[in-house]
Parts: sequence; C-alpha cells; structure tokens
Amino acid sequence: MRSPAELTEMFRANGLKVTPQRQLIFRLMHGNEAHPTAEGLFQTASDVMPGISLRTVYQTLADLASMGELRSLDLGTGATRFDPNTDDHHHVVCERCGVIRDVYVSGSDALHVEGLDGFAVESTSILFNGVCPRCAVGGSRATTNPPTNNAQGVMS
Amino acid sequence: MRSPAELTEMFRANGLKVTPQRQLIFRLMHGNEAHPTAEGLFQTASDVMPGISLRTVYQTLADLASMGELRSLDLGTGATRFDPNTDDHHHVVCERCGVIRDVYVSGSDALHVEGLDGFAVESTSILFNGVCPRCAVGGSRATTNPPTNNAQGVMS
DNA sequence: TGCTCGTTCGCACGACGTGCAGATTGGCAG
DNA sequence: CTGCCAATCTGCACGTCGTGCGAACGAGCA
Repeated sequence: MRSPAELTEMFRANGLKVTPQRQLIFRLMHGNEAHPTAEGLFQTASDVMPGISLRTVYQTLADLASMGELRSLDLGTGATRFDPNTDDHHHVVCERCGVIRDVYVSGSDALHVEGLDGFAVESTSILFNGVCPRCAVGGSRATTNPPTNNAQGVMS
Repeated sequence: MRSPAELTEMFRANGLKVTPQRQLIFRLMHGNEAHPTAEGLFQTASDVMPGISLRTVYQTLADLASMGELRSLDLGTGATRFDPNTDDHHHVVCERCGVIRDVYVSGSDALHVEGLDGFAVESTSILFNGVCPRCAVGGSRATTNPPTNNAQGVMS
C-alpha cells in the first residue's frame, strides 16, 4: 500500500474525495502488519476519531482493496482481514492466539499438482497453521494466550 | 469417510444413537465429491426426508467432522463446505461457477518458506483459484455458469 | 414393554457484512 | 471568499451463516 500522501493524491486524481476518515484509515493501515479486521480497525480508529462509523471503515477498506492498495484475506478466522502488503506472499496463523504473519514462499511453481483436469489456475494461496513462539513457551495444555482481535501494530 | 454401515456400527459402539436423519446424511455424504454446504445438503436431504431440520444437518456434520470422518473446509466461498475425502489433499475452486475439485499436491515439503521465525507449522492448506473447463469454453465475458449451491454428486 | 438419555426441531440470537436514505462536507467554479 | 453539487458519512435495517437453548421425541437397552 502506498503512503497516505500518495493515496491522497491518487484519490483526488480519480475524483474521489479525501475525508478525515479516509486519511485516518490510510494512516492506520500504512505499514500495519497486524492484519486487522474491519472491526478491529474501527476500534483503533474510534480512539482517535470518536464517532467514526464502522460502515465507513468497511467502505474505505473495500475501496482500497478494489484499487489494489491492500488485499482482503479470508484466513478462516471468522472475519475478513486486511493486509497493506501487496507483495506476492502467504500467511501463517497461530492456532492458539490467532496472530498472523506474512511469509514468503519460493518454489511453489515447482509443485506437482494432480487432479486439476482442465482447470486454468489463476492464483494460489498457501495458508500455514501452527503455533507462534510466544504461545509455544506457555506450554501446550490449555488456552494460553487468548485470541486477539486487536488492530495493534500501527506503524505511522 | 467410512461407509454408512461402518459409521452405524461406530456410532453405536460409542454410545451414539443411529437415527434415520443421521443415516440419511451418512448416505448423502458417502462418496460425495461435490463439497456441499450444510444448506445444500439440507435441500437434498429434504427431498428424501421432508421435515428434517437444518439444525440437525449442521449437528450431524459437526459430529462427523469432530470424529474425523469428514473435513470441514473454509474456501472463502461464504459457507463452510464438507468433504468426506479425508486424504491429505487440497482444493481448486472455479471463480466463475464455484465448483470445487480435490487436487493432490506433491512436493509441498520442499517449499522454501521465509518469515516463519519461530512458528511451528502443523498444517498447510493450498487453495487454487481458477476457471474450470466448463466455464472456460463459455467465453470469458459475463457471468457464464452461475455459481451452484447444489449438493449434487451423491454417489450411494 | 418401559424407561432414559441422546436427538431432533424450531426459534432466538450473535457475528459479519451490505443496502439504503437522509444529513453532511470536500473540492471546484465563480 | 462563497455557493453548489456530487461524493461521502452515518445509523439502521436486513441478509447470510452458524450456534445456544429447551421442549418434545425416539433409539436402544433392561
């Protein structure tokens, strides 16, 4: 995803308006590696701008996604997650706490796939499930670190 | 997934009752390669057994899944899908009509993954997106074969 | 045949998103 | 600087998917 300043120009160039709400979301998502949900981002945004509507957060995220500025992910965690990293990459999810990390996979073109009979593959998503280092040290018995829904990791 | 007869024995051996509803779902899922949703299976089941409850379909599918007799899949198509094929395999989804096919991938252990830093990976899902042969011939302009929600493909 | 506890059913509810309509406001023309 | 108009924001209703709950039912054993 581009910088808030670049997005501002780009929006205006396309006849879209740059509202304070949009600028806030630009800032909250830029460099955000937390893979927040719309709801999580809404919580964070509400701290800065009380009164902002969840509907607006959904709307702006959808706009950014359709412009290719961020990717929306369905990682099977319930809600859609948004990722400003538009590089070709994949994800690993901690099955204990739900934390998500970007991973880069090489050699996937060399996979031998059987049963495609005629399908023209256009994209491949690889999802790793496992236990993050933080949860691993806590032992493996019970619920250790409860799943987080936060939108932490705001960088800028 | 085992045969309806085997499942019947297994359920009884575990103190679970074998009801007509469950037997029907055993039969509808056995060898079913359509990756139906609960709703789709409910439609099919209703034709045979009017009055069966959607709640019961959900319940029985969840039971079978927790017994390891079938896998529940979130392929990003909206609703959870159920697959009696418990072999280690992956899926390809047609982005036009939504049809799903099992695929077998070899060589995935040889993937070079960067960025895992400390995650202990327990499972890997690979999801291919593309266009099925049936939709490919119809041209690529508009909606060709509308997505299907059926539970066809009942084998036994 | 009767009993008992697992099942079934149907409805309410919760999570996640989207459609809609009225109020608001960004951004440009004058 | 002022005013206009379309784009946007907000809040609510609605739609989908799935689960919790409690009363009625029935599978399976004594």
